[in-house]
Amino acid sequence: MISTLELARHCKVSQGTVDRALHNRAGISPATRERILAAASTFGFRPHPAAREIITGKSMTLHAIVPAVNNVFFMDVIHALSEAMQERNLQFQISIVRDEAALLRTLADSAARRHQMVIIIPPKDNITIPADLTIHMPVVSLFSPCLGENVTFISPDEVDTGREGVDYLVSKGHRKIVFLSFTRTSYAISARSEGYQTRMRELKLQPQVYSQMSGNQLLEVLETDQPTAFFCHNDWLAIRTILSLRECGIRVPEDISVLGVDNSPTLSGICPELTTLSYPTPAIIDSVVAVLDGAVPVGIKTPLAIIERNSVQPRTNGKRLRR
Amino acid sequence: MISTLELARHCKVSQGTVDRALHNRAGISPATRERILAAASTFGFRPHPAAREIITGKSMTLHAIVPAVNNVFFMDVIHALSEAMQERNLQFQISIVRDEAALLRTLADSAARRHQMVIIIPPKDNITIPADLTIHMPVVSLFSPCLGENVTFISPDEVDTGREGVDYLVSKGHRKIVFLSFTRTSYAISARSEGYQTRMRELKLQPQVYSQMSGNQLLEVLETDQPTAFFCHNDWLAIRTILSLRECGIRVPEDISVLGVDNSPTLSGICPELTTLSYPTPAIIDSVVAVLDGAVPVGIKTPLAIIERNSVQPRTNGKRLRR
DNA sequence: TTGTAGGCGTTATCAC
DNA sequence: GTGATAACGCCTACAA
Repeated sequence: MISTLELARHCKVSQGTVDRALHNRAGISPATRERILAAASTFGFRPHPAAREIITGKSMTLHAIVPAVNNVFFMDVIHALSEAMQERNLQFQISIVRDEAALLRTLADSAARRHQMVIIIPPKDNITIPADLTIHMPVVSLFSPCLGENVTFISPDEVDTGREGVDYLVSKGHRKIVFLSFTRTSYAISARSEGYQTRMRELKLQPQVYSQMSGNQLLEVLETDQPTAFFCHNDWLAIRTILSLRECGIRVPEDISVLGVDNSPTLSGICPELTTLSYPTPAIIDSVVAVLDGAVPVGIKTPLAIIERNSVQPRTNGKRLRR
Repeated sequence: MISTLELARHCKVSQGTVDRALHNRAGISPATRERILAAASTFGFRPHPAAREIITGKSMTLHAIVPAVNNVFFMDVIHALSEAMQERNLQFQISIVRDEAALLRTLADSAARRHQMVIIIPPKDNITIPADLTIHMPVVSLFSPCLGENVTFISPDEVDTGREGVDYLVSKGHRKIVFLSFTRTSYAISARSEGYQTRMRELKLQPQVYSQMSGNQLLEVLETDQPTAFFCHNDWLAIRTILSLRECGIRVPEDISVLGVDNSPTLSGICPELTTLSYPTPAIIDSVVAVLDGAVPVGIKTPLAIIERNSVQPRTNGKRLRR
């Protein structure tokens, strides 16, 4: 890889002139410019980004640090973010980091490289980011809250998400609604469940939450609780539930309705009939961009949109409506 | 972010001494070393990686360029690669690039940054990588072949994969086997289908390939071809098929067997009963490491392992065996 | 034990 | 128009 100095020597000009040619700045004759550009292209000259980064004191890359890339839903959001940032001529790069210690190390590397900003999906809730890493670089956390100066948590109000799912199912005539979730603890998991429970109680309905259920356990729940709808923490779990139920001969939506959350494109592709609450990815992106521009990010206030397909069916008094 | 020069001034020593302290090299008194290290940590000193990269002429990062991160299967492999490379103390970073032009631009950036190596999942088959990008940096392509000097395509023999699926299903007593695939064209898609067809013919069986089938179309196939097994191009399609069949009241595996390919952890989590051919991710990683070490990569010769769960059931003469 | 000088590849500013 | 010179942050070699 040839450098500007070598290029200058080869063209028998100074480095300054090479620079003028490469950035087609004023103060150079068309002839020499052409000559230098021709040489540059034959030698396959490419400026070394690291050198520019040292001089300008900033880099044009934006770093997303995630705990895993094989989580479909995280990746849908990251993918959308990448598109948005590339439109703004920023290099968007992703690193995978397993635990808190490695996260802080990677974050320090980003700070040293003067990355424009770091977007993290924390491996667990409420990690504290040391202030010295964020004085020159904003940090945004998605899905899990993070503590620290210049650190912004961007998320819809997940308690609302839980309430909204209940309201939607109730508007379709459901009264016996069971919430299916996961045992691991995180903001989204506990908040959605909490929203479901408080809204159910407000409506004088009996909340019932189960986590990590096997197919047989689901059958038992059908026996004991006689639900007409399963409200699932996310699309992945909803599809898993539909598969299990159908495996046992329970029909969805004829025998029971299933509602997911996220509207993940990948998963909707697998199960096109899934009704789901759509995660507000565009609003998330707008907030991230706001932080990048130094503006105060507006909270995600919009209620999640309901994507009605047909895994949820209307009922009256617990019986299925004819259509 | 403080520099070594500023650190030197603050400690009233020269840059050389700071360097000795930071790299705890010989030729410095313990007292000054301690003093400098203390100052470094209070100021939160971090060396600028770009400066080192300019001096040493190489970077410690390894770049994966992929067309999308919301493809579950690609990401399973990328995730495994990331783990393997981080164990070797390399920074593993991922970029998303939509088309051929952007791929070449990103590749050029990697070359300019002296990345250790680039792993690409090409957006389409047989892209030619210009030789000047790969003289100092090996490029590995996964899933889709790529042309060019110092470019290595690492993949199992996908024709064999197709043959193997047939042999497995035949060993379970299946004779009427329909292959389900996609309409888009790529090496893996056409090769697996080709392997299926040639092996079926060798066994004097009638091959039948369908692509991009809706639920209703699947029912028609059941009527006309009367298959006892669906061999699906990958796990995603297999799960989609199982969902569709069960939606129509067709039982899997009681009425028909379904075989996938990949053994993707994410998808197996959704459908734990899926029988599938396991993609040889460990062997892929070994080959990538071999290229990184400058060795000639060995081809992936091992046949794919069969992960037997129970979406495939044994038959005799097209009838289901009792167990 | 410590300081100085030079260089990596690029950019910016000053002269001529 | 063009060239020289210094600077960015770090590292190595040589001198004191």
